[in-house]
Amino acid sequence: MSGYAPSEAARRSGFSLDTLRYYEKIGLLADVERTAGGQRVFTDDDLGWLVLFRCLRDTGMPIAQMRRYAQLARDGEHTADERHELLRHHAARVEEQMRLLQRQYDHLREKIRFYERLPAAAPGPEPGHGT
Amino acid sequence: MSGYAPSEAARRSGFSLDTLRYYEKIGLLADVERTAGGQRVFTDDDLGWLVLFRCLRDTGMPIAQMRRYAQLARDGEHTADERHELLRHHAARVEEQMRLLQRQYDHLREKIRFYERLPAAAPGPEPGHGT
DNA sequence: CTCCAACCTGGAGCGCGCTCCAGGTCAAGC
DNA sequence: GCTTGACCTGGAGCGCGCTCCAGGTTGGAG
Repeated sequence: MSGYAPSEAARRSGFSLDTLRYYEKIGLLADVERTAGGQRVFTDDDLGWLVLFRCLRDTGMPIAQMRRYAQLARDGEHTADERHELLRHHAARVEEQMRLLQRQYDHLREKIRFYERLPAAAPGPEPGHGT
Repeated sequence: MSGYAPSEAARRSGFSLDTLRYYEKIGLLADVERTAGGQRVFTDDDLGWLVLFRCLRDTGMPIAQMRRYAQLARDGEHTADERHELLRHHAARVEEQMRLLQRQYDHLREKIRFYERLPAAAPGPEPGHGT
């Protein structure tokens, strides 16, 4: 139930081996266990962190901020409020990001509709068309 | 109704002066008009292109692809199908992007809810919690 | 005519987030 | 015991998309 080789951790998390090492090097993942010979052994807890990192990364959080979050968590329970705030703050930015993406997607679809109505008449050179 | 100084074009498009020059240099914006003395004069058409570039950029299209699109448009009407295809293809990627963003946003909200239910009991060190 | 802010060019530099490399070590299977 | 593939380290390099800089020119206001 616990103790994954690097390649297995990479497979499960979707991060590359290099990225896992990189995340440890910069202090996102701290104190990854090692075998007597020095090879990494990832725990379920590490995997849990990686899932979180993927979530934060995919929603555009900069690494510096993930680092801060991870550090706070390591500092103990008394940082829970600050972590909570950090995530709420991030969520707000993600919402804004989603709105922008939706808006620009709508523009894009409009542009595409232009091409779909195109066969009828001769078009101008480009843009315009109200976009 | 037409003929904007660089600073005005920057203001209207939301791109920096440096970015406008950069976009011209790499061939996104081609043949921007100049005054006798060599200073740029942006037309409404240029502005239209900039709006499109912003849309594509904000939805994550790499510059190389925008360049390709712009080049096709310059090549004439017979490239309309290819441009159409390029945009449709991009739109599909944007849809995927939106789905992923939504999914990760949901994870994030779940994590936040964890902090909101927290005051009740003692939490573990971190992750886990089903995330 | 003078001034000065806005503009020009070519090219170097940057911040991010990895990714790759060389040269060596570890450990499971035969 | 030997082989071989997965792993280790420190550090250099990269791809993207700008951003900044030095040193010079332009052009509208006063």
